[in-house]
Amino acid sequence: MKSKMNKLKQTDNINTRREILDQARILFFKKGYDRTTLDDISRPLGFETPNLYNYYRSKEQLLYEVIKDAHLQVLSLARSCIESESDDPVEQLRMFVNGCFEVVVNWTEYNNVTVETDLIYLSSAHRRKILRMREEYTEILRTIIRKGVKSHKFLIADEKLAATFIASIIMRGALWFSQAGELSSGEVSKVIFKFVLHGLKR
Amino acid sequence: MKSKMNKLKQTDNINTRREILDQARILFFKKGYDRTTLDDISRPLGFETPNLYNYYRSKEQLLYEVIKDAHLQVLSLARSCIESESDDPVEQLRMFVNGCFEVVVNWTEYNNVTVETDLIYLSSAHRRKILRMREEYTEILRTIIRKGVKSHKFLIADEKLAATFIASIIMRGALWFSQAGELSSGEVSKVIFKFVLHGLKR
Amino acid sequence: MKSKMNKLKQTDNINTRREILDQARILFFKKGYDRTTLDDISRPLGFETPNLYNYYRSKEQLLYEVIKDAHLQVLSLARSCIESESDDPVEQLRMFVNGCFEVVVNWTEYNNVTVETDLIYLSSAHRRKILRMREEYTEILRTIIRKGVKSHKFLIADEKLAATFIASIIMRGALWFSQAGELSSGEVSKVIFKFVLHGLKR
Amino acid sequence: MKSKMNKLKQTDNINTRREILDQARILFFKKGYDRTTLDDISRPLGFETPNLYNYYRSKEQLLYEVIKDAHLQVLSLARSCIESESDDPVEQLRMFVNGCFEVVVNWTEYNNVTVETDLIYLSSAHRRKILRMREEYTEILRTIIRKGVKSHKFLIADEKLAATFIASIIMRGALWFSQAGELSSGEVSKVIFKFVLHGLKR
DNA sequence: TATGAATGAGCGTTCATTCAT
DNA sequence: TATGAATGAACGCTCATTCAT
Repeated sequence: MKSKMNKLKQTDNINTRREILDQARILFFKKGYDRTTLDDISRPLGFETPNLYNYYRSKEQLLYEVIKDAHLQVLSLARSCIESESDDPVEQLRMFVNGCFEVVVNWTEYNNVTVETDLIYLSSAHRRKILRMREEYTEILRTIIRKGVKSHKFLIADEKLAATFIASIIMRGALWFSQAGELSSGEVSKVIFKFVLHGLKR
Repeated sequence: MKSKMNKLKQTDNINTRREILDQARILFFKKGYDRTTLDDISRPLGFETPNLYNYYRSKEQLLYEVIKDAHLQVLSLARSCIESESDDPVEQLRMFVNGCFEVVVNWTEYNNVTVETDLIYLSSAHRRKILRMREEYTEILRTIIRKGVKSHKFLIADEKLAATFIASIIMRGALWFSQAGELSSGEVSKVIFKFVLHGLKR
Repeated sequence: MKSKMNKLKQTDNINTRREILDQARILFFKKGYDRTTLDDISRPLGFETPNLYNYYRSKEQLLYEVIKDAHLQVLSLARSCIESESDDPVEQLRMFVNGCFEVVVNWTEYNNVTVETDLIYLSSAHRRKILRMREEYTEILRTIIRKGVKSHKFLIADEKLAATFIASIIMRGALWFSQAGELSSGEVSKVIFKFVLHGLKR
Repeated sequence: MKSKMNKLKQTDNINTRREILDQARILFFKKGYDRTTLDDISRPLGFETPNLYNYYRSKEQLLYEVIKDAHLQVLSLARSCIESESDDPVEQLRMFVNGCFEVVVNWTEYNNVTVETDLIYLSSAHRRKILRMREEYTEILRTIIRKGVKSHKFLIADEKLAATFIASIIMRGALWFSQAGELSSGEVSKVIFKFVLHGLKR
C-alpha cells in the first residue's frame, strides 16, 4: 500500500512537472524569458506561484530545462543518423536535413528563438552544458561531410564552414517556416537537401 | 548670434543623440534589450538617466532606432547591387553575398542577435516598419535569382525558398563569425558564394 | 502489548521532542530567531518540516521552550543558594555568582543572546511567564543582599541597583566569555565575586 | 543662483537622510531589524518605499548607519575622558561612567539592544568596522584602569576583566533603566561609579 | 539641457503553516 | 507519525518614467 501511494504521488509529481515545463516553454517562446513571469506560468495551471518552487528550484532552472529538451531533440536525431544502417554520407545527410528540419519547425508555432539566443540568461554552468550538446551535433554533421569528401561524393575544401551553412539553413527554419504555408515541412526539407547537396558537390 | 547658438546646440544635440544610440546598440547587442537598463546607457556618457528623455522618447524608441539602422545598412547594400552597372545575376549575387556578409559580421563583436529577435519588444507600428524593410531586401535577392533563372544561369524551381536559404547563411554569420578566426570575412563570403552558387545551378 | 507499544511511542516522542528543541536552541542562539527557518531545524533531524507540527504547535512555541529552559537553569541555581545550609549572605552570594556564571557561559558557545533579547518574538502570554521567572531570581539575589546589609556585612543603600549590577556582570558573560580563553569559568567567576563583594562592602 | 539651488537641494537631501535614519533607528530598536520592513520606515515619512533607495543603498546600509552612530556616541565620549584636563584616573573613570551611562540610557526608550546584538545582520565588512570601534573604547577604559593601578589607586590584578565588568554594568543600562523610574540617570550613574570604584579598590 | 526626487507597477523568492493522505 | 502539495502574506529591490526646478 505504501508503494502504491508513493507511485501515485510520483506520477502526479511527474505530470505536474511536465505541465509546468510545457507552460514555461510556450511562454518563453512566445514572449521571451524576461517578459514571462512565474505568475504567467502558474496561473493557467490553477495554482499559486510559490508552489512552483516545490517542483523547480528557480526560474532559470525552468529555462535550462526548456532549452535542454530542445537541444536533446536535435541531438538524438543527429545521433540516429550516424547510427543508421546506411553508411552512405549522401543518405545520412538527407536524414540529417529532413529530421532536424522536422524537429526545428515544430518549435515554430511559438515564433521565437529562445532555444538559441536566451542562453545569456542561463547560469554559466548550465550554459556550458548546453554548448557541449551543440558541439556534439555539429561534430556529427561534420563527420558526415568529411566521409562524403573522402569518398569523393562531396567536393568542398572546408567542411567546417559547409556544416555551418547547412545548420544555418535548418535552424532558421524556426524563424520563417509556417505550418500554414503552401509547402509542408517535408517538402521544404527536400528542397533544402537538394540545395545543400549541390552546394557540396560543386 | 541667435542662429549661431542654435547651430551649435543643434550640433551638440546631434552628437549626444549619436553617443546615446551607440551606447544603446552596444549594450542591447551584448546583454539583450530587457537586461539593459537606461542607467547602463547613461552612466558611461556621464549624465543622469532622466536626461535621456531629452533626446529619445522612450527605451523602446532606442531599440527601434538601433534595429532600423542595422536594417538600413543591409538594405542600402542590397539596393546598390541591383543599381550597379553589371546586369549579370551571378555578378549581382556575388555582390549581394559579399556585401551583406561584410555588414553582418561587423555586428558580430557584440555576439547577439538583437537585430533579428528583439523585434518582439517593439511597438507594433515600429515592428511593421522594420518588417517592410526586410521584405524589400528579400525581394531584391529574389529578383536577382529570378533573373538568373530566366537567363538559365540558375536552375531552381522555388526562388522564394532559395532566397531564404541564402539569407539564412548570411544572417547567421552574426552568430558564429569571429574576427579572430583563421579566415577573414572576405574569404568566408567567397566560400559562401561558391556554396550557394552551386546550390542554385543545378 | 498495547501498553508496551504506547510506552515505546511515548519514549520516541519524547526523544524526538528533545532533539527538535536542541536543534532549535543551537540555531536560535547561532543565527537568531528570525533567521532560523523551520527547515533549518528539521533537515539535520532527517524529516520534513511539516512533521515538526506533530511535536510543537508553532515556531514561537519552540522559542518559548528554549528561553524557558534557559531561565529555569538560572532559576533553579538561584533557588539552591537560599536553600543551602549556609546562612551567611557572603557565602550565598559566592554560590550565586559562581553558579549562575557557570550556567550562563555554557550558552556562550552559540555566541548570542537569544535568551535575553528575543523576548520580543514571544506572545505576550509567554513573555509574561518568562518575566515572572526573571523576577523570581532577581528577588533571590536581592534577598541575599538585604540579608548582608542587615548583618552589616554589606554597606550599600540601594540593594535593588546593586542586584542589577551584579546580574549585569554575570549575564553578559554569555557575550564575551570564551571557553578557549586563558581563564576558566571558575577562575573568572572568582574574580567577579571579589569585584562585586568589594563593591558591596563599603 | 545655481549654487543656491545646489545648497538648497543639499540641505533637503541631508534632512531627508536624517529623517529616514531616525525612523529606521526607532523601528529597529523597537521591533528588531528583521521585523522592520522598509515600508514601515517610509510610510510615516510620507513617501513610497523605492524612494529610500535614492538615499541609502540597502536595508543593511541603514542598520549599519544606525549602529555606527550609536557606537560613535560612546566612542567620542570615551575619547573626551582621556583628553580631559584631569590626569587623575579616578576622575577619568567617573567621567567615563557618568558619560557613557548617559549616552546609553538615551537608547532605552526603544527597549532593545539592536546596537549590540544585531551585528549578525551586517555585512562582514561593516561588522569589522563596528568591532574596531568597540575595541577602541574598550581600550580607553583599560588604559584608565591601568593608570589607576600604576598609581596604586586601584588594586586589582586583571584590568581586562575589570574593564569588562564596568562596561557590562553600563551597557545593560539600555535594558533596564527607565526614564520614568525613581532615580535620574545622573543619580544612578553615581551609584554605579561608587560600586565599581570600590570593586577596583579592593 | 540637466538632475534630484519621487513613484507605480512589478518580480522572484521565502517561509510558516495547513491539509489530505 | 510522516510527507507532498499547496498557499497566503510578505518583502527587498529594480527600473522606466515623470516632474519641478
